[in-house]
Amino acid sequence: MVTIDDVAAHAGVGVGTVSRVLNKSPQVSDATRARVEAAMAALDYRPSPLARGLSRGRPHSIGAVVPFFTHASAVERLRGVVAGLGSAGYDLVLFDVESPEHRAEHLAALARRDRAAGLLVISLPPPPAELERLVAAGMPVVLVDARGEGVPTVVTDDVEGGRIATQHLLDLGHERIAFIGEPPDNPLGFTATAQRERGWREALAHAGIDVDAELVRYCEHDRLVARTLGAEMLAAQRRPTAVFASSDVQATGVLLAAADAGLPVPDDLSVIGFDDIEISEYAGLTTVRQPLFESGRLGAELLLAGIDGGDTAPATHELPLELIVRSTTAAPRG
Amino acid sequence: MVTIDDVAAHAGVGVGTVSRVLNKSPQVSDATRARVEAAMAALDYRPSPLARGLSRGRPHSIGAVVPFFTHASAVERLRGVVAGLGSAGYDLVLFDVESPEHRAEHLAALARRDRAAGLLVISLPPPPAELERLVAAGMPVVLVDARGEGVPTVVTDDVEGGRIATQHLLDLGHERIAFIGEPPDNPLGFTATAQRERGWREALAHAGIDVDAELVRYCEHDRLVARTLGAEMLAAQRRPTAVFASSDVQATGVLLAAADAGLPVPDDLSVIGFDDIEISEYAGLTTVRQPLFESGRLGAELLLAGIDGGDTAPATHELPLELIVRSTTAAPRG
DNA sequence: TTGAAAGCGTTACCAC
DNA sequence: GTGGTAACGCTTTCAA
Repeated sequence: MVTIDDVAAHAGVGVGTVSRVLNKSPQVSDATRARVEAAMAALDYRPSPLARGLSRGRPHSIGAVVPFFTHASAVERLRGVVAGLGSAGYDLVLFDVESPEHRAEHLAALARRDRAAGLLVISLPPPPAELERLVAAGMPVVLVDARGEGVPTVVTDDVEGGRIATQHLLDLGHERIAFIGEPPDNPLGFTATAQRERGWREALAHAGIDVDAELVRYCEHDRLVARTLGAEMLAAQRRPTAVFASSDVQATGVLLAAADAGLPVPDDLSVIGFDDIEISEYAGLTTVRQPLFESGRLGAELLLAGIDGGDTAPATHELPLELIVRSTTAAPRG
Repeated sequence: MVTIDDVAAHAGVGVGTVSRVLNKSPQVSDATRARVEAAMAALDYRPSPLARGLSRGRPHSIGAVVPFFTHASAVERLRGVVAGLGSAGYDLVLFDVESPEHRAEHLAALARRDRAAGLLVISLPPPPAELERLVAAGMPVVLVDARGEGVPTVVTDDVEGGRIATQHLLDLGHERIAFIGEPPDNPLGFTATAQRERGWREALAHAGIDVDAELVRYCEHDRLVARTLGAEMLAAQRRPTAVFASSDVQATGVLLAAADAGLPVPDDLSVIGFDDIEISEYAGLTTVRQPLFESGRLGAELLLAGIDGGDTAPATHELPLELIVRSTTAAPRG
C-alpha cells in the first residue's frame, strides 16, 4: 500500500510538500508540484481518508440518520441528499433508525466531532437533550422534516397542508370528511401527522362542521393496514363521502378498500393523500405534494455551508406545499 | 473530547489495558476491567472509529456501490443489506453510481484496504480489471445482482426468468408476445435485461413461434418513457396481444399506455413484468418476483463472513424466481 | 496481568 | 518554498 512517504521519496521531496500538493496549497512551486504529481501518478497513489480524518480531527463524511425502512418518503429525501452533496466528495453514511433505542444509540455515538463532518437528521425529531449534546460537541447538524432548537431546519407547514387538503374537499361540497393518519403518540415522535390532523380540524371548524369522532382513525404507515382500517370505515352506517389520508401510502390503502367495497372513486368516495410519492401519479391520486427530493437537497446544501463555517444560522426553511388534483376527488354524489 | 488516555488516567491504568477492555480481551482481571468500565461510564467515553481504523489498518465500515437513483429495485436491495448487516456495528457508506466514469472513480478510490472493511457492488457488473484490482488490494467484495470472477456472487437466473414470464403467456394461448426492456448496450453494462430477452426468445422458439422484430422495443428504465413506447406499439397495425416487460417500472408504463388507448387489461392486452416492486401489488400486476430484499441480506451476510476470514469461496448463490399471477394477464380474446 | 512505547498515514507548525 | 517533526487516538507488540 503506497503512502505519502513513498511519493515523497519517489519525487525527492519531503512529505510536507506532498501534503501541500494534495491539499492544493498555493505555496508550492510549479516545478515541484509537477514532480510530485508525476510521482503520485506513477505510483497510483491514493491518500488514506482514515489518516487524513484522524489528523484533521474530522472525517470527510456526513451521516444521515433516517427511518430507511418505515417511510418510503425518506428514500426520496435521501436521494435529494445525495444530489445535494454532489461533488463535494463527502462519503454518505447511512444510519437506519427503527426505534427510540436505535436512535439514542446512534445519536450518542455520533456526538463526537470525529464521527462525521456533519449530520443530517431526517424526519426524526431528536430529543432536545440529544440535539443539544450534538451541538455542544461541535457537530454541524441540519434537521430535515423535523423541528428542533438551535440548528438549521428544513420543514413544511403541515398544519397548512392539512388545511389545503381539507379545503379542497370542502370546496367540492363534502361535509363528512374522514381523517386517517398515524397515531399521534408514536414512539419516535413523528409530528407531521398530528399537524395535518390539526389542519383538518381547523378547516372543518372554519367551515362550521363538527368533527365526528367516528371519522378519525389511526394506523401505522402501511398500505395493507390502512386498507383494513378503510374497510371498517366504509362499512359503517354513516360512512364518509371523502377521506383525507395523512400519507399517500395510507391513501392508496383506502383506495384499495374502496375497490374491495365496490365503491367507485371518486363518484362514491373521494380520497386525498399527502406526499406525492412515486406511486401516487400512477394511481391518479389527488394529493398534497411536498418537495421530498428538494428537502434533502436543501438540507445537504445547508449542512455543507455549516461545515464550511459559513452560514450556521439556525434558520427555518419552509418549503412550499402544492395541491395536486388528479382523479380521486370529485363532488359528492347527489 | 475524552480519549483513551483520559480513561486510563481516571482508572489508574495504562492505555493498553483500556484498549484490552475495549476489545474484550480475556486477559484482564475482573477487578481491573470493572475499574476501567466504571471510568468509561463516568467519562461517557466513546472510542474514535477513525483512530481505531487507522491503527487496525481498516475501518469498521462497509461500502455499497449502487445505482441509487436509476433503479427503484436497488433501494429494496439496500434495505436487505441494512438488515443483513444487522448489529455487526458496521457503518454503511453509500456510493451512488450513475455513469461509467462515476463507477470507475469510486472503484478506484475504494481499492485500498483502509477505505472499507468490505464492499458490496449492487446491480453494476464491475469491469474485470477493476474487480481484479479490488481483489488484489485485499478488499473483500460481494456482487449482488451482478456477475464477476473470483468473488462471491448473489444472482438470479434471468434467462430462466424470461422463460417463465413468456411461458406463462404462451400457456394462456398468446402468440403475439412483445418484449420491452432496456437497451442491451447500456453504458453501465447491466445484463439482466438482455438475459431476460434471451429467455423470451428461447421460449418463443421452443413454442415454434418466430420473433417479429416489430415486437422488440428498448427504452430506458422509466415509467413515462415506457408509456410512450407502449403507445406506439399498441397503435401498430398488428399489435401484440401480450407484453413482457423486463421490469415492473416499464410494465406499469405499458399499463398506462393501454389505459390511454382504451384497451382493457387483461381482456385485450396481457402484461407481465419483472421484479415485484412495491407498486406491483398495488397495480395488480402479474410479474416474475425476484427476492430483492433477500439478495441484499444474503450479500451482506456473505460479506461479513468474508471479512471475518471465514468463507471466502467465490461461490455463486442463485436465488429463486417466482411467478406471481395477479390480474393483468389472461387468455387472449377470441 | 499489566505498562510502556512503537507504529498506522496524514496534517500542520516551525524552522531554514 | 521546503523539509523535519510533533501530534491525532487507537492497537499491538515487547518486557516486566
